[in-house]
Amino acid sequence: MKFSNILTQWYLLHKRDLPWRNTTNPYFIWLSEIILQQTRVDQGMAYYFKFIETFPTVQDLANSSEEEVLNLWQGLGYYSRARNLHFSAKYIVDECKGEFPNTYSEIIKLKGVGDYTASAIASICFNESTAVVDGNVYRVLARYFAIETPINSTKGIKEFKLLAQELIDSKNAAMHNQAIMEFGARMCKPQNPDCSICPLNESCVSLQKKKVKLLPIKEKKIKIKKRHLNYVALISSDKKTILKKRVGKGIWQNLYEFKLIESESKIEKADLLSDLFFTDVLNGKQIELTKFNNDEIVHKLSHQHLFCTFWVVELDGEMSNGVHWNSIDDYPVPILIHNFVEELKRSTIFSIFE
DNA sequence: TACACGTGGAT
DNA sequence: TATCCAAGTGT
Repeated sequence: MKFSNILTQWYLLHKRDLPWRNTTNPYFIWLSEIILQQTRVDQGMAYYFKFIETFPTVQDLANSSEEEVLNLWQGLGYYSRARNLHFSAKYIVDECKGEFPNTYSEIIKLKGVGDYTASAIASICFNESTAVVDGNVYRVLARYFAIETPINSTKGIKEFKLLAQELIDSKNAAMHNQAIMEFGARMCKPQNPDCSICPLNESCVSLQKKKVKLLPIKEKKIKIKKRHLNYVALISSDKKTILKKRVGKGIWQNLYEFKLIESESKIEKADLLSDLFFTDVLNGKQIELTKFNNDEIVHKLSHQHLFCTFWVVELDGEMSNGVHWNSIDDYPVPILIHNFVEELKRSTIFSIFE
């Protein structure tokens, strides 16, 4: 039997019943694909339900604000996905008369949609014969054909896309694409795949060569930068604080946070007090400065390890402007900030304001 | 083109 | 202060 037939037959028997598999509405498929980029099904599922409930149509999404979209996205990471999602929703409404583009070449024009996502939407919704190549597909093909070209090299990207396109069942593109991905996720999984029950085990080249464990090959690994962040959170007597929006490049773009002072290494109270912030912003006012966590909180991002200390400043007076501590939920914040807010609200520091 | 971009789970 | 990875994309 052909490669594609074996996969689709396996798929029909073993596929998970996932919510986005019961629709071909391109708006829903698009949402699910963006959410699932570099994200596990278990983690993305709740967000998918939130989004289709809050924004049932692309018009609803387009009519919302970026801040509202980021707020709903909070905790899922890679926030440019949310910004691009909102941008593209407006594009579809404004430039495409609200009609979702229905070919690969039109779909890939959407911000946040690359080769994989355009192929997925075009095939799943419109049965266009464009092969998806995601992490699962790289793994399945690299192992089955024992291909040692690094999957993240320019050569590898071209080679695997070409191979995937040759293998696709053009009359059955939607099912073929979903089958090979599901097969990679469940059968030909990264760690400890059970090749003894694999329907492709008689023809799998890397299994014959005992190289399953070595494939796929990925070129070099990234280096992790270390940073030390000191967040200074105010509490006024009327239980308000100040949030600042992160602008410019870098992590957490357009999300909110407290006053941030970055240092080369871990610093103590005296170092922090001597910082410009206190002469500049607080203008010599008497303040109480409390270190909230004694050990640095290690927050790990894909390219950085953040060593974080939170400081609390209890202000004597009230604050005319500022955000009430119970309204911080209205602002999109990094999960690091969210966790701190939740902990502080449960702490004794906070309770004296009640 | 190499690198930046989050978070959480598995090992 | 491990290490990898998970339905990738933008610059």
